[in-house]
Amino acid sequence: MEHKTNEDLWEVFSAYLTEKNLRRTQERRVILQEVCAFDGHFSMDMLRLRMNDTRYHVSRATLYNTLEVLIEAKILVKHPPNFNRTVQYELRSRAETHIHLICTRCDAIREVRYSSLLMPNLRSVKSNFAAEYSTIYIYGICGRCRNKEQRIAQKQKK
Amino acid sequence: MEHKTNEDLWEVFSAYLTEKNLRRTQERRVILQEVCAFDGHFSMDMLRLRMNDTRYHVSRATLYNTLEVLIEAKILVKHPPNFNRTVQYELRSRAETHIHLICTRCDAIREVRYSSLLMPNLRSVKSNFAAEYSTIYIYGICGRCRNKEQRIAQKQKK
DNA sequence: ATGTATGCAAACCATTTGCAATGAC
DNA sequence: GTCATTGCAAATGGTTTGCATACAT
Repeated sequence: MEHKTNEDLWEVFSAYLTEKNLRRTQERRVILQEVCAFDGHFSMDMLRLRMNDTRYHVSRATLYNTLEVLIEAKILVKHPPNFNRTVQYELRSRAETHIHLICTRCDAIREVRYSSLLMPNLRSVKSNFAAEYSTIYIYGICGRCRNKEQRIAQKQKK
Repeated sequence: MEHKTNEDLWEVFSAYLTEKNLRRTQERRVILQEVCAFDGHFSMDMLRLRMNDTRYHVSRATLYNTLEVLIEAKILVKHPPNFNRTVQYELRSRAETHIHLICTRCDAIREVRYSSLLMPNLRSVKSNFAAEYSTIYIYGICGRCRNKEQRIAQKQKK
């Protein structure tokens, strides 16, 4: 139950494709494989780079299209764009287990596991909303950027 | 303490501009006024429309520029882009009092006040992060879209 | 007088779209 | 053979940028 493997997910995806009368193409196979190789969030650019290392050439349009199908199949999740306007993707099985702390300065994403205390309260917040899928994002300034800014402020005082 | 008025905020903004050796232009005055007239979130497009109703013509570039200055002055807050890639703005004084429930289907934003129970737990989550500013977003599917989808699914079964 | 602000139009760039060619079934 | 899928190149659209002009100080 920990982590579904690449092969497990291909089986799930295959079943979905068959059910919907969609085709099991080589491209879809390879894309899922590379998606699974990420440990966490990834952007379209990161995926494109990784695809370049395989012997399969896959066009941009196909990448976008396939990720969309993976989302419909409930295998992937799409995070809202960051301030740089790029969308991040993540395996759904990972996404629901943590809160995202996103730095508005450097776009770094830190993940924090739900605290058991937080959970029940969120459940009440989410009544009549979502249920199918939701994730929590908290935007702010990470420790690193905060320190950097303080150092700069310090210098200016002198 | 409820809601700062337009005039209060112009005073704050003026002080900020003077401190930073920036200019108190007519455009900045009018933009702040129109920004204050929104009740909640607004997008650049909504602001552009509203500006059309005033007798001042203000260019796109100036709107973007001014909103950026208002953010630096800590009067405004910029929400991350939604799935349509448009950024939402909000008066900072409003933003920290609620959680945003954002529908990934229709982009509707529903606001929910922090529950007193949720707050202390969040404080611990946020340690070593932000503090200066943060807001909570929960993405999912709103009741309305959920119902619509269920109705469609129902029809297909028949 | 000085240099910040503005307006315009062009540039950016992640994502989407249209369409002819390909290939899974 | 049929129709979903792919690849390419062009389009989209919110936001940003460069630069000449205007104007607050």
